Amino acid sequence: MRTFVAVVDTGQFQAAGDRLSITQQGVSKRVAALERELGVLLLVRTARGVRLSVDGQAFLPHARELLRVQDRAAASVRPERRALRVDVLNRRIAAAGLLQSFHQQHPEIALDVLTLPVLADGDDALTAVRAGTVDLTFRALATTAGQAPSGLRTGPVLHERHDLLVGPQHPLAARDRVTPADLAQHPIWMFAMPADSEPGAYYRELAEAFSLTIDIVAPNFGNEALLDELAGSSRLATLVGRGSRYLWPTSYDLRRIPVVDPAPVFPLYAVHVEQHAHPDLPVLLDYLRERCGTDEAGDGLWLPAWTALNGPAPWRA
Amino acid sequence: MRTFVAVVDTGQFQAAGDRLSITQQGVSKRVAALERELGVLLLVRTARGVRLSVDGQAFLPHARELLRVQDRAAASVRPERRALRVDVLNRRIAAAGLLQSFHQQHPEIALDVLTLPVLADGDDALTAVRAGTVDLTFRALATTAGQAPSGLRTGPVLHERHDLLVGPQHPLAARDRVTPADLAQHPIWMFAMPADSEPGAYYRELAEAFSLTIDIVAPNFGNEALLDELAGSSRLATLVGRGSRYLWPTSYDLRRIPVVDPAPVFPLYAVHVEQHAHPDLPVLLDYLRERCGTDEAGDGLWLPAWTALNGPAPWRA
DNA sequence: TATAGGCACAACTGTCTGTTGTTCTTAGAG
DNA sequence: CTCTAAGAACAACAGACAGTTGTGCCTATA
Repeated sequence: MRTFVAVVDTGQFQAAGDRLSITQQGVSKRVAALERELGVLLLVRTARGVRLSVDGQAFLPHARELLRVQDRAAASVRPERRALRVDVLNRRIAAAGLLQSFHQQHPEIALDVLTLPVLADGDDALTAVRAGTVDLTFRALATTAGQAPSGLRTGPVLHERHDLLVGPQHPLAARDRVTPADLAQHPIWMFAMPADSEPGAYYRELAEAFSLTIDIVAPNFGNEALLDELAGSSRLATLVGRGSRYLWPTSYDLRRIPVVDPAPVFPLYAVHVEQHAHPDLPVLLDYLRERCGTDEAGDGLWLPAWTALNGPAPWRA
Repeated sequence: MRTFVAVVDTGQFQAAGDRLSITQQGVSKRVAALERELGVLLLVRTARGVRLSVDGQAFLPHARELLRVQDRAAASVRPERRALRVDVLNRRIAAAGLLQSFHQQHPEIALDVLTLPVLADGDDALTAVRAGTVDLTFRALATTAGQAPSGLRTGPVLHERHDLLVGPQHPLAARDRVTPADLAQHPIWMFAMPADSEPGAYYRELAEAFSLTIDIVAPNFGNEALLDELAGSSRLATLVGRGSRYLWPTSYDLRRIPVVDPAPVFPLYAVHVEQHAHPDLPVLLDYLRERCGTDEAGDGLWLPAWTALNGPAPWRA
């Protein structure tokens, strides 16, 4: 591909060979191999060089695009000058949506979105942030009770509210809102999560606070299977983040019902290094701070005891 | 790349090898080579298979994108099921803009836009259309006097009007419109074009009809150089299609002045095969017919004598 | 008609890729 | 705690492949 593009750019095999530091015959072989593989003639050989055939002209922009993608791919793992890397835990949650709108507002910033696995020890992503291989991650700061992990900086991003997700036959399906107390009589299905992970600790404490029955879905066949189960069940319900994005067929007729009085919120913090940060990180942090400011104060919210903050607080070390 | 993606998809080297019909050791070597080339660890080897490293997770979407682009590139030259290929003569002219809006309206149709060189014999693109390597091209139908070339089908697309392009010091710079008669006293610069090509015949006849002085710009340093010359000159002017797209620095202060009474129009026809056409071609033809219908009738227009049609006519064989 | 620019073919060589055979590590069972 | 089996890496080797040198052919231009 690169050879073909070089030939097109220079207009002749010899010059392309000089640019690529191979001989003219080598170029000839490479182009011939590409043409044989594709089964078409890409270049029309003339007495004074070479010009594109019809197929070559159609192929050329695709070849250039391929080289661009290849360069971007290589750049994505080069330590210096790689794209900004952000861990969103899970592409369905609100943080992913936040990052998506950030990308729309700043399309010029190259962004790689990761979902690092939640391991039992919980600090896998934090280790990556410390090591400098990830620039920012989102945490609930359970284990550190609102304090920044050592060597890292943190700031509140949002208080994620919850919806109850139920099928049309569920007893609460017609409600326009429910309270945590209402949920005490209905089993809540959730996927298994490590007990000492932040979400694990959060939902365990939520269940204790309101005497909820949380059933672990096993085996875990994925979200699609869970949604399918919910659609046909008159008993099953699950909790989802308000900002999370789930899609289901319209025939499922699932309902999202806000949970209020109090509204359990999942506190999401951005965690990142302070020194030697990625040059684009400050832009993202500014964006998050701005969005964070619009989050209302903590009236009628429920947060677990280990959360140090009961409302948005200033960013701090 | 393909091997790396296969490993990620299957979760283990052996299964990836089976899918690619090579041994587990071969997969191991390929991935190791990729990692060595990139200088990072992409996959974390575990006792029960393999999982993505942080770098691997950032790299994966780029790798998938690369494979997609590669498949598209290969598909662009596969005779069956390739993208719709349209020759627009020149990316600056109105036909290119027309095709761009077609693409915006039908983003689902894969489109390859070509600019086949205008050769002296003039029918190079027509040959490609007959051969089936190009699906549609735009012509003025000079040589055939409005008749469809044998075996091909044709229809009017638009009557392209002209603007006079001049710098701020040109005598006509302040006019809001000019007539062809006005131009008789001012030299018109144009690039050399083959005398028996359709644009060549068109502008020769236009010059004769209104006693214009057409100077050939030589040597041809490209459009940028021409625009630069125009900007500083009090004598030079050129004719450009109304729908053509030229960009210049604001400091040039060039003006586009409509040419009217009569308005010389360049008649553009779509030429394509009738039988065994590309499945997407009818969609493009429908789009062109629709746009064509909005073109006003031929009052105050000038067309060369060899143009059989003096206004839009129905599409015909 | 002579010349020179430019590409393809042929023969050869060194590297590289993929294979077989084997070892090392580790999760899970007994 | 030990055994077993799954799964990846290492080593040695054979075949393929890419790139080099040398040469011939074609054609635009003088």
